[in-house]
Amino acid sequence: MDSARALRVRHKAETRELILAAARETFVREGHTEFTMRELAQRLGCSPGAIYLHFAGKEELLHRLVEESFAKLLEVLNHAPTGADPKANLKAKLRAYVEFGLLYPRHYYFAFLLPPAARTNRYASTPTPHEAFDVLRRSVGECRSRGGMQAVDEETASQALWAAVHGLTSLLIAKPDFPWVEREMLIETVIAMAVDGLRDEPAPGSGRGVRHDRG
Amino acid sequence: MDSARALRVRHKAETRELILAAARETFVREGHTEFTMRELAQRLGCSPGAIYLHFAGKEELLHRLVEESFAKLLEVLNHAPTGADPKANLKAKLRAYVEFGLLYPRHYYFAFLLPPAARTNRYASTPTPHEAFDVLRRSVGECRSRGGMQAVDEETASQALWAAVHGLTSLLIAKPDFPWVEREMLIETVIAMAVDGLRDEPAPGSGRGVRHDRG
Amino acid sequence: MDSARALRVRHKAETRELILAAARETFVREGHTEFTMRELAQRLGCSPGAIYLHFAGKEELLHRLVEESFAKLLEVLNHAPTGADPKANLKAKLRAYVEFGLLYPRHYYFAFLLPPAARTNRYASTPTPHEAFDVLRRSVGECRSRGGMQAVDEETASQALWAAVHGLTSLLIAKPDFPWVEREMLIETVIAMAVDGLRDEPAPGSGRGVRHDRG
Amino acid sequence: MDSARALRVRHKAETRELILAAARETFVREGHTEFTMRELAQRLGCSPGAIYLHFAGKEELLHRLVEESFAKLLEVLNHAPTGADPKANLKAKLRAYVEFGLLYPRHYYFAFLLPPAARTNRYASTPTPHEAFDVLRRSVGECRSRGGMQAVDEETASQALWAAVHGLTSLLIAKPDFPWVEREMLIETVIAMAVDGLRDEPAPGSGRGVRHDRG
DNA sequence: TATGAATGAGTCTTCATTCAT
DNA sequence: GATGAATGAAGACTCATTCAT
Repeated sequence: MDSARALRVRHKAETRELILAAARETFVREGHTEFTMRELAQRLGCSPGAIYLHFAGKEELLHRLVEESFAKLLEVLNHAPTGADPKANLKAKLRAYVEFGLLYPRHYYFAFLLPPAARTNRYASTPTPHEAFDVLRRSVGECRSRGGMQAVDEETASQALWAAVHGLTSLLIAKPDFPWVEREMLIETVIAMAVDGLRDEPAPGSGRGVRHDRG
Repeated sequence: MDSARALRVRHKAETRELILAAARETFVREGHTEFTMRELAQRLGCSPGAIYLHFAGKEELLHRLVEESFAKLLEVLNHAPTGADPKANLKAKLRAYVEFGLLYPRHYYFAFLLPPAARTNRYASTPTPHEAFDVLRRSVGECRSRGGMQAVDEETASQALWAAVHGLTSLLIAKPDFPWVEREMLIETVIAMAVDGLRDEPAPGSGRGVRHDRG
Repeated sequence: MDSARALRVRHKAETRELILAAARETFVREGHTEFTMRELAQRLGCSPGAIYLHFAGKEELLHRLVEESFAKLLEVLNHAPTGADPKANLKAKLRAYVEFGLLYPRHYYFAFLLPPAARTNRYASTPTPHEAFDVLRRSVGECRSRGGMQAVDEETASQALWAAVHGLTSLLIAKPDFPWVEREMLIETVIAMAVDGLRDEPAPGSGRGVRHDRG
Repeated sequence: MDSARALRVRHKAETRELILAAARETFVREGHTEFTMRELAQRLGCSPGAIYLHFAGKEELLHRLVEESFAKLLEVLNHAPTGADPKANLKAKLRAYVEFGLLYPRHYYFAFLLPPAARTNRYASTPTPHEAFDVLRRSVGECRSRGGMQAVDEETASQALWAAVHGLTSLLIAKPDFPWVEREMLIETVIAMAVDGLRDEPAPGSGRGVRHDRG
């Protein structure tokens, strides 16, 4: 009885995974607007109703998908190559971030570009990018404690860096037709720009903190 | 007759503006999946058919929204304060860019966050950010010719700067609940980071252009 | 005052004619399903509402159109070439009937192919093909009184002839893609068949009136 | 399992038939302009969406209706009583044709009165009356080879006969209120007229093939 | 007499979801 | 657990008609 139940449970979990995998595929292929339960069922070779035995509805399904996206981003950031140089490590993480977005543009879109209201909020543990951001901040922290980059406080620096890589990633996703320069070079430039721009010595006459007079 | 007609024309133009404003609001609040003509009509207090007297359909409506956004951004960039120092001018433009996004988040959303598929492509003159970007590039060009910043070519530098300010703007819009540091400081930091990060002398040991080894 | 009123009336009548002409054109081009008041107004270069000053609505407009069709058919039948030979006269009328249908297929369709319920019946003097049929019957009457063709009574013969020409006309209209034989010859054959088939002497062994046994 | 599935299949087929029957009724009663899926659903006592479980859309529904009509006509023609006399056989087929139309006016309407534009053309195997016509032509062929009726070639004669019976059938259907003579006699007369009108010897002075002079 | 903006009811169709089997 | 027919509400859009001007 106990083992039977365990089996069931395992079976159920596997089915969930199967559905999620198909959903991810459909979602990534069709985008969030075109994602329909019917089509998902068809791809799975089951009836529409069957999905409801495993997920409360479309909303939960999508929620899990976003959750997964964040988890994957976190994983990618954590597995970025690490060495002795904290600045190099930070750059590796920033690059991993961009590459994640380019590899999974739909997930990225759903996670970072959708306005808050458009996403579901019926599910308690709304996934957030906090954990991924924390990885970034820790990396910034190491740079500051061991490698300069002390001109700006850790939190501000981290948010600025996030802005830079997010901007690059989202523009490349949202404006695929823009005449971008060679992609690798652009990524490299943005990351270098961001990290170097935060180093200790301000550029001569950079006027950091001195705001231009505006009307 | 002439004045009556002018009135009519004005009236019609005003109605168009009214509809566009409501559409922008509805759209940004609900996201483009949920944006419906019915709801828009309800918000406007008119019948669904009435909208079709002013716009060919949902598609044109959305198209005009994007168009307007780009036009407004261009205007804002062109009116950023200008002085003798090219670098200060560039920073002023970057700041104007961010402030535009924060002041008109709905316009900004339309212009830069909408995935390409969601925007129409039946309308000949698809609006693009090219003109706005050109303003930025010209400003970068002046910095390069008169004020250093020659390490990176003009086009690449401009795109990198765009990425930085866009990232900041879009994150502030899309993630209003994130615990951001003080907004003014963050903006200042990102702009300084971006412009300083592109100055001529690389940071000592910055390894610019040397890619970290990745698996 | 009197002349002014006459002018008005004349003006009004002319406008009616203008509208009817445009309606006929639109109707014939687009067919009854696609005929819209908006399009008609556009073709007339006036507002939709203007039409309602002259006709009660779409229904009346269409009604007048059908009326006109019947009138035209009647006219065509009455103007068919007439000579001394009553049988030749009859044939000329039958031919005129077919040619009318082929020249104005949409009118013919509306008049003879639409199921009764689909046509309006809100207008008292619903137009009918009676008058046109009467012309046919009179021609048959002359054949009978002066030229044989007495085997079948006048009414029955007339209805049978009508069936023949209507069948030909409507098939040519409704099945334009059918591999018809040369049109002129077919028309000639059908008319000859019909008129000859009604002459006095039955074909040898034709068994007229002897019904084949059916289950 | 097998039987259950067979039942299901049968159930589904039955539902399709139910829908088709209601559709035919609605369509013929309302005319194809007014035929709406909503009304059909209401008549069936189901939701509009339910119809789409059985038919791809309005277009397919209409297509199947026409298809059915042709199939039924073909069946009726093939089952007309056959004897030794080819002319009698031909007449039996002509009579079967008319009777089919009168028995199933809705089917007939679909098959022969619908203008081509109203019928779909998205469905590959557009149904045609060719097969039914072939049955007629074969019967004519037998008359010619074995029983006179050689004055007109087979194809032309067949088309002329078709015109006669179609004209009769469609008039009786489309103009039920016309003061027709006794129906049986009319049918008999038309068929006799048609077949006799095609016999070998032209009526004296019939002038077959000599066209009346027209302006 | 004419306009043209607006309406309201209607069109086909799709979809997430339910429920008897 | 799973099916698949069915629902009900909603989607974009159209059109005859009206009415203030």
